[in-house]
Amino acid sequence: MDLERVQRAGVSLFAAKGFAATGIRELGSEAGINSATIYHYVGSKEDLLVSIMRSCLQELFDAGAAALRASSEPVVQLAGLVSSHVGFTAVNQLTARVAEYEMRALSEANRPSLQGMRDDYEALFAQVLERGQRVGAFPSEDLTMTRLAIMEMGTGVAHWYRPDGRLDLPLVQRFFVDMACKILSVDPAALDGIDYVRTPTRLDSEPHPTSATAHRSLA
Amino acid sequence: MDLERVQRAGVSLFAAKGFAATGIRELGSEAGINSATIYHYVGSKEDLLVSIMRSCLQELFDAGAAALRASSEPVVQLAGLVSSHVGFTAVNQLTARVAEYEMRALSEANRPSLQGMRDDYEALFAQVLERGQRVGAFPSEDLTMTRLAIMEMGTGVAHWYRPDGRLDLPLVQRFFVDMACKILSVDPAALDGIDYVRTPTRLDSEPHPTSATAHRSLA
Amino acid sequence: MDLERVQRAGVSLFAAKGFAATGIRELGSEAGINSATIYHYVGSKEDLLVSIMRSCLQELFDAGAAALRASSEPVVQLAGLVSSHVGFTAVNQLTARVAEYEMRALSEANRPSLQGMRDDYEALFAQVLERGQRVGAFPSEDLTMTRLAIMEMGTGVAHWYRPDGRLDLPLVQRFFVDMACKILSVDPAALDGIDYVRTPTRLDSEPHPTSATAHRSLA
Amino acid sequence: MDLERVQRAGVSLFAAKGFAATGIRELGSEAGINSATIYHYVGSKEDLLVSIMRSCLQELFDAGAAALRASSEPVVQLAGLVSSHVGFTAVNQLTARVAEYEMRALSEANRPSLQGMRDDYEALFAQVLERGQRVGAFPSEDLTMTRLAIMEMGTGVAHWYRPDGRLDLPLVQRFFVDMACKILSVDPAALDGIDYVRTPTRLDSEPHPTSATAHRSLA
DNA sequence: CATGAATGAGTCTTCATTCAT
DNA sequence: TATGAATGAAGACTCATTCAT
Repeated sequence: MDLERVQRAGVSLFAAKGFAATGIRELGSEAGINSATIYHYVGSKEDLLVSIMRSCLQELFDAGAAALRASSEPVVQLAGLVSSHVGFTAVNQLTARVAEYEMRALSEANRPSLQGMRDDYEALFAQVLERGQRVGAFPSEDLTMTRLAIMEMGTGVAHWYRPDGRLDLPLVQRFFVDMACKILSVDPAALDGIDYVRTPTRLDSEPHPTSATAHRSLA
Repeated sequence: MDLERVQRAGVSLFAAKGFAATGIRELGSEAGINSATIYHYVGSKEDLLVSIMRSCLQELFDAGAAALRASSEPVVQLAGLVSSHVGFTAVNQLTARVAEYEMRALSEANRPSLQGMRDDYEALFAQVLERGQRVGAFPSEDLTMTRLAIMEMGTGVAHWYRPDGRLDLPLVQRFFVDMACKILSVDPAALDGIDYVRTPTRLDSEPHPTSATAHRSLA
Repeated sequence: MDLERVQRAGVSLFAAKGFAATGIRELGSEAGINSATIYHYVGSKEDLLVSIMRSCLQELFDAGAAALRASSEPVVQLAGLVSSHVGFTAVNQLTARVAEYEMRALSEANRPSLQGMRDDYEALFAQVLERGQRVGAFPSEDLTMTRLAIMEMGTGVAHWYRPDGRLDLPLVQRFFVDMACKILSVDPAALDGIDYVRTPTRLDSEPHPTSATAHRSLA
Repeated sequence: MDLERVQRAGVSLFAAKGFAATGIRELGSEAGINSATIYHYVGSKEDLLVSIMRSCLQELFDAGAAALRASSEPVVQLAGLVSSHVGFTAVNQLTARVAEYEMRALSEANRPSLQGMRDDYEALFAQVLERGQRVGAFPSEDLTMTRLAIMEMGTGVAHWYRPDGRLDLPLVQRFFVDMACKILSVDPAALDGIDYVRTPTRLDSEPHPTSATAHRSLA
């Protein structure tokens, strides 16, 4: 479909310049069509953003929920969740960044719905940690701060990961799971022999990495 | 001075809606002056952003550099740096958020200078970690990813810390230093008895927390 | 033919919202066809208006001229003309309204021709009155103002007449002829026994009164 | 004030081309200011129309109500009302035309209020006629049709009256009162010696007759 | 110091129209 | 005959900025 072309153009530009700073004409020329034609595929500039964010948050949630279903062991669940989070963020980094940054660009008509999806996703982390704490799996003192730290460092992957870089994705995923365990004072050995690494889905809205987008250096 | 009123208005609105989505008239009414009067204090909307970001990044760097000078022990230096980073981010959360998010809003004329300041600041972390690794203080495998994770989770404090909340700041700072140590596989006991906690400076540009700004819940 | 479907859609919408405020897509959906298909029946939006107005003004003139031919007596001629005018306006009220209001919407290429048709029609009234005055049939002082008043009040029928209302058409026609006589200080008894009432033709462009169109109340 | 300049430009163009066909740029150049400056005086194009229509309908109603208060005699009241209507319409012909034609251009948010004002005004005519009929002053058979005819022919004055023409205004007013009496089968002699002619107020929104506007010929 | 008025360039969006299918 | 896709021009309106007062 051609809606995807428009979505990819949107993600490219929204990620690079922000939603508000991106003009409809720019979207058109990035997508290779006249700016008026965009309105054949999308009701408005905000609708485009909504469609991008919605599919992103939906897939993020679905992948996270699937990770939770893969085991009943809190540590394994957490590993799957972090692995999924990091993997998704790395593979769909621009889309993920848009979904993270542009919540504020939404009108009151759309924000509650999408913020709700984001909240639901974050709740997955809270649920795993709470249950794990109840059963004594996570000895960490302040689970809230820990949770926020784990999520934030995973989300940060969108800022520096490069698909064509020196780090292959499963390695990064395992590294972040390892860090999460350390933060939680869980012995990473608990995961030995368990294949918790989740292979992320690539969203249709994620631009092909042809276009040179600015990254923070990884030197 | 009254430039500060304008800066605070700028930080308030840029943090809430983004630079591009904030109008000069909004800035005026947030600052309580006519929009034209803004041009008595500031050359342009972008100049306002530059002045906000510059003083923020300057103070961030100075505080970080001071933390490094406070000890020659890598672990203590890192603790001071993380403590400073977290403290600064918590106390100047809106300004810090603006400095983080709005780099992309700068024109080519201003971005290199400010991006350079940001790079210099991040280099402080890299320097400490590299020196620590040379002397065997940090056994972590991938120091680059570790560094990015530590910074990112500290920066994330801007998203949820509430000055009036249940967590007092030194406690948060110590918690993040502790997490950083764990990630680096450093025994936190190495810091026992050492007062590495840095008290952050509050920027003039940071709005007083009267105005209700949206935060992610910390429940 | 299907051109009529398009014309009726045009009259409906032009009468309700005005030519300039009516879009091609609206015309399409009112006519039940794709907007592009309209261009199979009509060269342009203005062409559609022209075709509507032309047939309306043509029929209006023809009916008026026929009324004049029906008698050589000025009073009877006038009665026929007024009767025809009122009848036509009542039966084709939307089309008549469009022809009246939208002359100004025409481009310079089309307006002279249609304005000429309108002028020719109005000239019928002037001719009857002038001849009647010459032969002493109309004692009115200012024949110009009288003529304009008679035409205007007849045209006004388009604003309130309802085909399904309490007033049947011949009654309305006779009432307006009677008022015209009074204005001209002609004794209505002069028409006793004369069947001057003209049965109007319904134009193909006049929409069926299914669609609820706003009228001024007749309470 | 300068809002009046904008209003006059609006009336000029709305009367000539219609509200929907008039662009904001045209309004600006007609008013002699940049199109953006219009928004200093007016919230939107529709707001301009509303302000024009509101003051027009208000003055129309006030003048009509004043005419009713000038006598308790139905025939004299009607004469005053018709005289006021015709006078107002002649002196403010463009504004009156806009108020008549452009009711349909209003959004649902504004139409009810202004349509209500129009209805209130028209009710003045109905009230006079009803009371006159109750006391036996008006022998006409169908008072509703008569009322509509009288109003319509008076409103029509906007289409042809020229302030600089051969007909001076009081003469026109008296002529229309005379016609109204005839339609109602009232002996005009009943008004002998009574000065019922109302001098109309010129609205601020009515353009000065400098600009050549198209009129129907009065030949 | 402060501001109301002003503006040219820009915004998103809709327009009437064309054309390949 | 019919239409979905496409587009350049135009729509109303907002923008950051200037300047006389």
